[in-house]
Amino acid sequence: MQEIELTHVDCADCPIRHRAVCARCEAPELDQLEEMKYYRSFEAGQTIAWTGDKLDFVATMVSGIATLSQTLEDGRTQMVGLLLPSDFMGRPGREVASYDVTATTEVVMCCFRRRPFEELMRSTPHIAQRLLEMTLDELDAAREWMLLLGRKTAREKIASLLAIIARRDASLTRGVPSGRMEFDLPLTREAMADYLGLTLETVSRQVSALKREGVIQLAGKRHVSVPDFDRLMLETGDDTDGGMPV
Amino acid sequence: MQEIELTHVDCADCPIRHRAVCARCEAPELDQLEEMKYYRSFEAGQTIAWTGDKLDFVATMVSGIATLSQTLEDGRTQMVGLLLPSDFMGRPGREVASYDVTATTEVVMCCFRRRPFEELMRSTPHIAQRLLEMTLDELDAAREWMLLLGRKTAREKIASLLAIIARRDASLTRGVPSGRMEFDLPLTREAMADYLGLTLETVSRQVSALKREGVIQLAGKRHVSVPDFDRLMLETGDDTDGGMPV
DNA sequence: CACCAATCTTGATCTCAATCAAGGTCCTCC
DNA sequence: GGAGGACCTTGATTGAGATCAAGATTGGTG
Repeated sequence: MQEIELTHVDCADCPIRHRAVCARCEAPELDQLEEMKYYRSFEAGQTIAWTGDKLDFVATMVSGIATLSQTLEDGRTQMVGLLLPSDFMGRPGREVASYDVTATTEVVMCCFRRRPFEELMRSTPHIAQRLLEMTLDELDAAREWMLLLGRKTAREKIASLLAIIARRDASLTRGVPSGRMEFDLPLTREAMADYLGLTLETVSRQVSALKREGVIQLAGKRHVSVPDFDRLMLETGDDTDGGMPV
Repeated sequence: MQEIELTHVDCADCPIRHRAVCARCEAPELDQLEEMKYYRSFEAGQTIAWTGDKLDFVATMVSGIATLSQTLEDGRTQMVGLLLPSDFMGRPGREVASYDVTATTEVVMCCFRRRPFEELMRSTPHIAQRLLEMTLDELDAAREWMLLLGRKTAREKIASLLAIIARRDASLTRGVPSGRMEFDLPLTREAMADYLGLTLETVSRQVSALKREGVIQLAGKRHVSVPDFDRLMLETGDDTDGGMPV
């Protein structure tokens, strides 16, 4: 876990901080955030924190993918969070990691030391408000995920995961997801299984089935293309009309 | 959904507002909250809001139990939240309910109209901070629940639910859970099934099994007594040492 | 290029919980 | 007290996904 040199980037160069922490880019406390931040990178497979580790920083994801997971006594593990670029990591007011945090690809994070960040939060209300909004969004995502874990079939779970990744991927670049979409799966079959509460064999079988039936196409093991996003959505079991809450 | 007359109660009489909204009881904005609040009651089985309904208030639970749940197209439903006394309901900044909210017992809520509450939140930072804390706690609970849904066996799910209710029940009255505990199950077998991602038959069978083996005793269908809380915890599959995050 | 390890696929079998079905208990209301 | 309905239990059977077990594909390395 090496630290990267402290760099100053202005707002245009730092969409992360803008999206994740600073709801109003022109706010004066930005300068303080700017001075406080530093970068860290982690390599693929590296553990960023174990449950119970002391964490002296909070951070936003700049690039790469990390996962939060929990484990039972006997080793069964369940992923409980997926950190993609612009997501926030760490809990103000808690010194200790509640989950295992693992980089699944190379990861760069924009970090803020916990103490000064918390003080800043106390003195500048809209940072707390922004964090509240983000936390509420995470809670919504967690609840959607609970519906998936509790009530969806293996096939629906796979389709849902593909749709989530495709949608998230598209939202960072293009607009509304529809028609043909392509993306790289950022997760191994095993990580997908941990996400979905399945075994890796079942994941493999269901992915093969969706491929066989033409719902998706595969180039290599990881590059997915979806000829028709709506067709994929049909497989998720979700309400067709509703879509994401705003 | 009838409104109850607007009552003034002082801080000692209103543990809910104190616990849920006002982290520091002596804060001056309390008076504003006090003036703004009103009570509503719902009868057992009544739907408080359907997904998509406009909700013009936020509220804290005073008494009773309510559930948040989500449903797939074909009717499969999963509970995604359980509201017990002192819990907060409603999302500042969102007009529309994201989940079906149902009273499972008679429920009394202490409500605040959304607009004035949001304005108060904007002007008094520590309300936002308190809400952030509560939301982060909910997120932790949701993630624990995800581990349960994704990776626990039916038996472990039942034991976990009983432990959660017992613990929560105890925390409002006595201190640390241990030894003999007694409580009433506030949920039907069907609601338990929706909580745990099981069918009601499986819930019934597993409850019977735990009873047969002496892990719990039943008086009627709903009154549970746990002769030894640690014995019950053994059945949950959780780490024995860790316990709840602080 | 050949080797090795990691990752993924596929097949055979088993198991836990779902499903289908029948009764039982308790409570309320006439 | 008896009828009706909500809620719960238990049994028999089925089925989706787990488990066990080979192999196949991929990519990196000497």
